[in-house]
Amino acid sequence: MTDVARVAGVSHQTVSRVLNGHPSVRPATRARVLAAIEELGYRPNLAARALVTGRSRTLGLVTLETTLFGPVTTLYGIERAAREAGYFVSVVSLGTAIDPGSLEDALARLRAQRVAGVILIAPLTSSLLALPSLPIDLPVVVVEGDPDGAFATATVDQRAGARAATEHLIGLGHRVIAHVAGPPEWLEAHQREAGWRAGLADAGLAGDVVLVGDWTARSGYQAGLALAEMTEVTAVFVANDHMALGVLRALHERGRAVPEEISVVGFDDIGEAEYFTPSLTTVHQDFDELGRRSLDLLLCQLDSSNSVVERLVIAPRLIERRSTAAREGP
Amino acid sequence: MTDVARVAGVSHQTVSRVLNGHPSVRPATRARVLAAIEELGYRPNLAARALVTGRSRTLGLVTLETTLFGPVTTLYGIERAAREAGYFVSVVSLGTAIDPGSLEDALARLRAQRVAGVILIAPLTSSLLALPSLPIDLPVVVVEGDPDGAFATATVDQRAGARAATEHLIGLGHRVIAHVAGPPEWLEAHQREAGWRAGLADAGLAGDVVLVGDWTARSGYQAGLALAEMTEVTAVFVANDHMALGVLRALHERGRAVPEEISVVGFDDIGEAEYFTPSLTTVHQDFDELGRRSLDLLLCQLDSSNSVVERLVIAPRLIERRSTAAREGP
DNA sequence: GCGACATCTGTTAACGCTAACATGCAACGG
DNA sequence: CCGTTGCATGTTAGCGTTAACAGATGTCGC
Repeated sequence: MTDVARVAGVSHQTVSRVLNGHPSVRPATRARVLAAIEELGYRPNLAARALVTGRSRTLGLVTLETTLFGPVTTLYGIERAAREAGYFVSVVSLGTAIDPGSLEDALARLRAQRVAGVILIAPLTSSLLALPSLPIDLPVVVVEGDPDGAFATATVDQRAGARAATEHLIGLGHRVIAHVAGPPEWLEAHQREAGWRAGLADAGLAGDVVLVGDWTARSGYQAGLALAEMTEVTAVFVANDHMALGVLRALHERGRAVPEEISVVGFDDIGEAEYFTPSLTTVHQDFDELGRRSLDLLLCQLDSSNSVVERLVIAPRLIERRSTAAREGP
Repeated sequence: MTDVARVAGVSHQTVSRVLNGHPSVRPATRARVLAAIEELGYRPNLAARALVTGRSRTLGLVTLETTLFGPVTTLYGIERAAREAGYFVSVVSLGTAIDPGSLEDALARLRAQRVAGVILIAPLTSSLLALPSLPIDLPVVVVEGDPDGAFATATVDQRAGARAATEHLIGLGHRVIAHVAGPPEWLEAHQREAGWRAGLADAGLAGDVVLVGDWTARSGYQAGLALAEMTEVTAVFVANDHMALGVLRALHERGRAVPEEISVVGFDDIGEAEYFTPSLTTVHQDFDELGRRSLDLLLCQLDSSNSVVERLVIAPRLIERRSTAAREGP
């Protein structure tokens, strides 16, 4: 920086002013400084800047170590938005579960880095236990978690999506609609089941048949084998597309035609859903927008330093494909 | 730090020595300092440390913005290994392509952060154009790219995997083995095709039938429709599992039985592969190990500051399932 | 018992940047 | 024509840490 100042014939402070877009620099001076920066290939030292300002323009992103469609897509959405806003993203992945200890470790790491704020992708019920240990002195946005907590949140309205799926099936004349739920440690699993129940309750139908999976196709397959035996069931709402794939496979193996005998609806709209056999009716979530909006929430907290807890909800939408049809028979 | 020093009744430099494990600190003094640190909840300021040492204990991770199985799994593997080694990971995602401009931007960002080194997940042929613009003053490890370049690399042996898949089909008696390739902009697509060709050439067979997809199930479906018409083809090696799913769907629709009429092999061993209809024979890659090993390579460069370009290759392995069978008929 | 040496601890000066204040100079009004 | 104002720029200090050197204390040999 001193070198740049010397080349431009100004003081280092003027260079700093140019770098930070300070208004009171004469255009001619600014141009000379910029030329010197260019000539010397100067890049400001962010560590020094962070030291003196106390801000790092880095934000922490804590996520589960999962390749599941949702969290990964959200991660990229956040990274892109952060980059466009001039922030760096420091990622810390937790293991396969969120416990207070590992979450605290992750936050300690990020706090040591003096991150401006933290975005937490916390889709597990265990996050409800872990969240109280979150520091209140650091701006935090929780994505896909914390339904009642004290933090700003951004979520997709899982309940509404599940309800839409269920109502779609009811509209097709189905009366016995089973559910293949996600693992109970995932909040989304609960919310989707709740949406399914709400949809059924509105139509005066019973929510008796619930099978529990673990998001994998394998578990869906096992649920599908059980469903194939339940002749009264004419429709299934499956809590994610991967499990729906397993359900389709099992029903196919057992000679139960989809959608003629049983309708199947998934959740997520992964890229492959359109190419399942048959192509899958499912609920689409815009994870990319979720990422962008949750960054906005964090930046809003940083800018205004207001402590208003904002809750941002994004609406999912039903995608109708070939795995659902009107109920046949009486 | 000054506060800690005061509480412990020592100078701030002694605190620094305790923090950095300097040997010449009396155990009693060390204990007092540690107690003071604990009491005050002191956390060292990494920005200040980075400023004075010139090292940030952060490493940059540049990756494509993709939810594809491989890159994401590699990312987590690297993050976990970095965390265990006491490093932070700053992620920069490129768009959907690697061009010299965006790569240079990403590196400029990371260099501004004074990262210790960069790991680049660069599985595109365009990375061959972009890589020469990489800085040589920064330790770099390239994952899944740069077959002939000047950088340390960690890769899965795609050719060997493809060859194993092809030889498996040849061993089952197949003589006309088609290939559904990945998009030409991906290095892995070329390597897998090369492995297929090499396997065929060794057996004196022709590699005539190549269809090109884009990794998606949709493109696999279209390739599958074309394959269904080619009655001479009795086996297909598909360059990834998602496309293989599309192929299976198309063959099923057109009434071509798998594996009775046509055998299908995929690549990647995604979690769902076992639950395709029929379950998919495929080539398993250990992306997690890939991540760990590539971090090791980077740390090795940092420690020894040797400029020996290491190339680390991980062997994939064939997983036999139900989508392949011995050729029927004459 | 006194200098030489090892061991532990303290002092000072950076690292590169920004904030706060100080200065110089032009424009302006009375 | 001079004090006041406002703009552009320079000067100084300090962010929290480590490196380099300086000092204090104890230990040992002769």
